[in-house]
Amino acid sequence: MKQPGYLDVQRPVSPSRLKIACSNCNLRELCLPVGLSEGEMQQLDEISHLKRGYARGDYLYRSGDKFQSLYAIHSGSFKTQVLHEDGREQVTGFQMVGEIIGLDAISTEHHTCDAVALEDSEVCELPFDKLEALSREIPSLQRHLHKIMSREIVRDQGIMLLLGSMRAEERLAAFLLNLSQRFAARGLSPTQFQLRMSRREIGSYLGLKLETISRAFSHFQEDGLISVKVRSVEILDLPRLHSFVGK
Amino acid sequence: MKQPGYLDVQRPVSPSRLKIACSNCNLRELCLPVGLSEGEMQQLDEISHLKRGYARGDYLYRSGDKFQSLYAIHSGSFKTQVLHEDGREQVTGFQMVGEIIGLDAISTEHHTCDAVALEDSEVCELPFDKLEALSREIPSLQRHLHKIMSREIVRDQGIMLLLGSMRAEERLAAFLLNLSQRFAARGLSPTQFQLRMSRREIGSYLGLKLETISRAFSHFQEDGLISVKVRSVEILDLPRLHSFVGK
DNA sequence: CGCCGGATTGAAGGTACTCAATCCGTGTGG
DNA sequence: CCACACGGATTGAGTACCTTCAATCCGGCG
Repeated sequence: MKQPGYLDVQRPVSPSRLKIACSNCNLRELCLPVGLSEGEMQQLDEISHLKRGYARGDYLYRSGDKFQSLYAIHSGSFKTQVLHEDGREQVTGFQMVGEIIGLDAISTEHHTCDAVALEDSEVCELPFDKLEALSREIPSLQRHLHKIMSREIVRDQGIMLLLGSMRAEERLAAFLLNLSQRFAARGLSPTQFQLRMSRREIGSYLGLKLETISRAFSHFQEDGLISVKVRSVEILDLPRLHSFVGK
Repeated sequence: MKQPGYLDVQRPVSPSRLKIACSNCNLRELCLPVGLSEGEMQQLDEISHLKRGYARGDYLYRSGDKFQSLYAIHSGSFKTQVLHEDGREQVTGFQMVGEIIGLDAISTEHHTCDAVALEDSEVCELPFDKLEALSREIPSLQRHLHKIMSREIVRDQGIMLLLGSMRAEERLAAFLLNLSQRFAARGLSPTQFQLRMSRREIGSYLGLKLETISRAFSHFQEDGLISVKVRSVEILDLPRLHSFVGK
């Protein structure tokens, strides 16, 4: 049952991005790795399949689940979080359309974090053993997979830098700029967007409390850097927001 | 799934897993991936070679360098760090014998961090294109390589949890326990060891200032948890140190 | 309408930082 | 051989930033 607004919206996206192809997910442009032939795309499509119907709060997988597949986000968005036995939780990332999640589970063959939908979402499941087999046959796919994993490592390093050496408002500015870039890469506005996550979730991701996030938003607004009303954000002064990070 | 040690920054290295073989580096036992035949080991050895003579402070690679190879540490130890334009630096990891560094560079084909020797060290260079070619032929090597990359992602998630939600002394306790496990995995004492890094480097890694590290060491010593004299550490009460993390 | 969760704002408090003095071990030069 | 300098480490005092606790606001929904 095709819902309006999902599959028919083709979003122009920079073609060089590192995403696994998934044409039955209608994400060919987003996901197309450089240099894959039609036939090879076909093979990739054959091993993957779409899973629909995730609603806000639904788990795509949980920490401890047996690892079977990677997932390419086809629509919507997710957060990943690790839980500590004492109840503390740390959001480790927010993933949006075209991004791959589940890479953490390869090492132990069990997932090490939870993946939770932030809104109505669909994913494209990529069984990992089939993906490995295919990447042995297609070197460009192999390299592509390695790049995706490496890119995740680089991303994590960036978050470590943020958590380890930035003050609260710098962290939030860096976060907003990161969202801005990722929206822009999907052909959406880099300056006007809806946050899909709560203040608490942003705080967890940035190593801060929700009140601190709220205050920082208010302060940015007073300074004329952004306009924010609950979850809708407009960046008014992108250059100044940039210069604010690492000031 | 979640045993004590679950949230440690780096997981213990069980000797039979997750290391690329490197017999000309004398690391066969540590590095041997499960299920590689003698002949396959031979092939791996043929593509790799030893590089000697790194002294404390020497760079194995720098941020921006063209990516050619991964490196398995054969002797000694390294730190990896990312630098921010304003001069801030963040240590992203300390690597010891048998661990693989350079994975960050695959995504952009340029290194995104510096790798600096902490003491006299030797590495085994693994040209990445040859490693990829070999892993297409040897599925168990392919899986092994994927696990190494995934493990790095999991490690980074652990550091994010640490940086995002632990207080200073918890961070240091987690750090010491992590070192302890990794020394134990190498047949060294889990309770008595020499730190190879300065207070400042530990602080950078843990998102704290060097004075805070020093105070936390002193406090642990007053509490009878450890005995510390500059860089030589003895853990006196491992269980209590464990329970201290996530208290 | 009233409830609920999320968000905002205020005030007080605590943790880690900053600045600074001192100590200590190592290496160097008189 | 000792004096001295140097960098790393330790310790103290005052401060800044973020957290904690609390009250209030706001929008959605039964």
